[in-house]
Amino acid sequence: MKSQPITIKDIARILGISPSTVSRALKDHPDISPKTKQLVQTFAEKVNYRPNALALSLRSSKTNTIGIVIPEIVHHFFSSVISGIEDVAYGRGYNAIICQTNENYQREVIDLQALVDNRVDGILVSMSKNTHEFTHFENLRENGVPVVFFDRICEQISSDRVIADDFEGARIATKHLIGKGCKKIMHLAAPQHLLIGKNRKEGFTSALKEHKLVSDDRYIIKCDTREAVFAKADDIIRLAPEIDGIFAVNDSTAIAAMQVLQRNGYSIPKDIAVAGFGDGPNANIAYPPLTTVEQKGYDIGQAAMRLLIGHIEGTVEDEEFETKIFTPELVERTSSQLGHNVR
Amino acid sequence: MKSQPITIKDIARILGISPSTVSRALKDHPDISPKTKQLVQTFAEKVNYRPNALALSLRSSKTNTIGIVIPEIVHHFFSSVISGIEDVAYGRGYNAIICQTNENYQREVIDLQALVDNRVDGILVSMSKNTHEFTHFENLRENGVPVVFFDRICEQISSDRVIADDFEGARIATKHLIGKGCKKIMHLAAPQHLLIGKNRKEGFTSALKEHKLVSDDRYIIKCDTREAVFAKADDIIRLAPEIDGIFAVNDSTAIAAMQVLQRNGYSIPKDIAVAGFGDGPNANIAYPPLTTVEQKGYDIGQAAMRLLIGHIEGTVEDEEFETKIFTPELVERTSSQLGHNVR
DNA sequence: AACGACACCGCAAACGTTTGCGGTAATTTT
DNA sequence: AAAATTACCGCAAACGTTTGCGGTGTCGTT
Repeated sequence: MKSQPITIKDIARILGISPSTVSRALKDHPDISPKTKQLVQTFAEKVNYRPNALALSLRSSKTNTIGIVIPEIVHHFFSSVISGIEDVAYGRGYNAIICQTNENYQREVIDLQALVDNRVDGILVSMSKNTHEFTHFENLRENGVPVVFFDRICEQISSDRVIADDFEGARIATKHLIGKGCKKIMHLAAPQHLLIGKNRKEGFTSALKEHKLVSDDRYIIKCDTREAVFAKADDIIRLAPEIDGIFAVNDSTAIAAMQVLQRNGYSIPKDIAVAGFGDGPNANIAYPPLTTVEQKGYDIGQAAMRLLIGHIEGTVEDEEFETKIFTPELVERTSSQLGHNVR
Repeated sequence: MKSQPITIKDIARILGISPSTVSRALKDHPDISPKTKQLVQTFAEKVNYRPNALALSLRSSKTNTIGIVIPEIVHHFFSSVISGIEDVAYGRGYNAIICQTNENYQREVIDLQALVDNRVDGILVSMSKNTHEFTHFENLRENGVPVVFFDRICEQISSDRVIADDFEGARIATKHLIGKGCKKIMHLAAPQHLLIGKNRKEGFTSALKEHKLVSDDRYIIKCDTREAVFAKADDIIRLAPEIDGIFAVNDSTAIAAMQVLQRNGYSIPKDIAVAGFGDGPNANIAYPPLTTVEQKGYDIGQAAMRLLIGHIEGTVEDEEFETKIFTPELVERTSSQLGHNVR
């Protein structure tokens, strides 16, 4: 059954008319007589004619396809973003080509080139951690391809951007802990050369200052993975008697910290309240359920795609760039109810 | 800077030669003189010429693009599969267009049509739950598009298939519990009209029979989400004194069960050993870390893509289909060490 | 009877490539 | 010196569409 799909030429040949007439008949062009239209349309229907998107794209230089370049797909945040992009794209008639760089600069360069070669109408990109050269991004502009950066933006390239407000998210979470009565809060921080590490820590300290609480450097511990928590467990336990709250840079770190504390006789949230920063669906699984700020990956994806469409379809000035900031939302659960017992 | 990318025609015009010569010079055709080759190649290099993939595809009817149709992207298993597909695809020079059906039959139909319209070289699909009509799959065969089903396969369509062996996975997990000394094991089961529910339950009972253990229907409880566990908490607690093990149809159910038991004074795994079935990275987060069987999404994706390439590149007979079965692997952690204390 | 108006349709070029074939000039062979 | 070979290059068609323009035929109008 391996037959080539039927073309306008085929229809023209079979019906004994010209391809131009078929083409026009199919789109109700006034130059075509009602009979011919009827003939062509019913026949096309019968043989299930579908226009060749490649030919259309080549002629119109419009592919109705966009490219997504992303460090990792297996990551709750990024897959949420993709999902948001996909849904908007689908609604507007766009397809999405997805490229995963695996945090590899070389692959990022090659992926972008492939997308340009395929004449995508626009590109959404979240930079690899190992990208420190930006000419491949500049080339996009020279090729006239609209780009929107999200999450891992490129500060050296002026373009549309959609980001999560890590500073504000951390600030909100910390203020929440303070509101629950915490006076001495520990922060489990990510490396400060990473933007999220820096911004979330600054959001934390900002909230402390705002409430005139001392920010003790001893309370800031560098650990941002489950394993790191176990490695620094002694440090945490040593300080545990002094503190009444923990704000962790991500959920798995927060959860690990809760477990370390629980194994050492502390009760969460009775003795120590805990809040995390959303990196997935773990928060609900934890015991007790973890209060955390949720980064709205789906919304970010939707917003990025909408901005991109704005540029593609020319409803936005070319050199007029926008930065959309999404403030994470606090999801209050049990882990932060200082003083409360959990059954 | 919105300039169209340079074409072979442009080069020909600028250099005062014909497009054919440029084309041949670029691919070292013997008919072209060394000087002209040199001229063309260095010039093409200078202006950063890149062939238009659309034009190439149209002419060769080969797009080097494959389509992926998937129910949900935000799901650890599926995003792992995509990642596996992506990595193989990248290595073989293919791009991937991803379509998310959101378990919607209509969208599945439309997505498939769009992929065919774009002349993808092949399609990887995992069916929506709400698909009970299969003509859209049959149409693919008529259009000569190779298809490989993975995970949610379509039994009515003969094709390549890549699946996880749910029966065997459940059997392995149950046998593991039995090996740890469990005699009376509870099963938290998914609805039996779903394949995974049916297969995993049967794997469970098969292991019991093999070891001549009674399979008590009272021990099979229908609940497959965290919420369902809490809803049926009373039933579980009532039976808890009798049992010494639990095999849950997925990890979040297993974890919820552990928490319910712990809150009622039971110690895991001292009193009751627990095993789950892998649906994500939750198992490590749990307390105690959960013994579970891991479905190898990444491997499944790789295998599916390799099978598809086999058909696309014609190294496999057209009507010769293969079914690849991936047996999940037990990952032994603390939750199943019956009788042991956790610190 | 001649003219304009209108309805309907096809030619050909274009999008960017590749490639069979033919053509010209230079070189080698007799 | 004529013929045969070789080296090199361009024409044109093709992939499947769309679209400006021109062409034919049938009217109706003076």
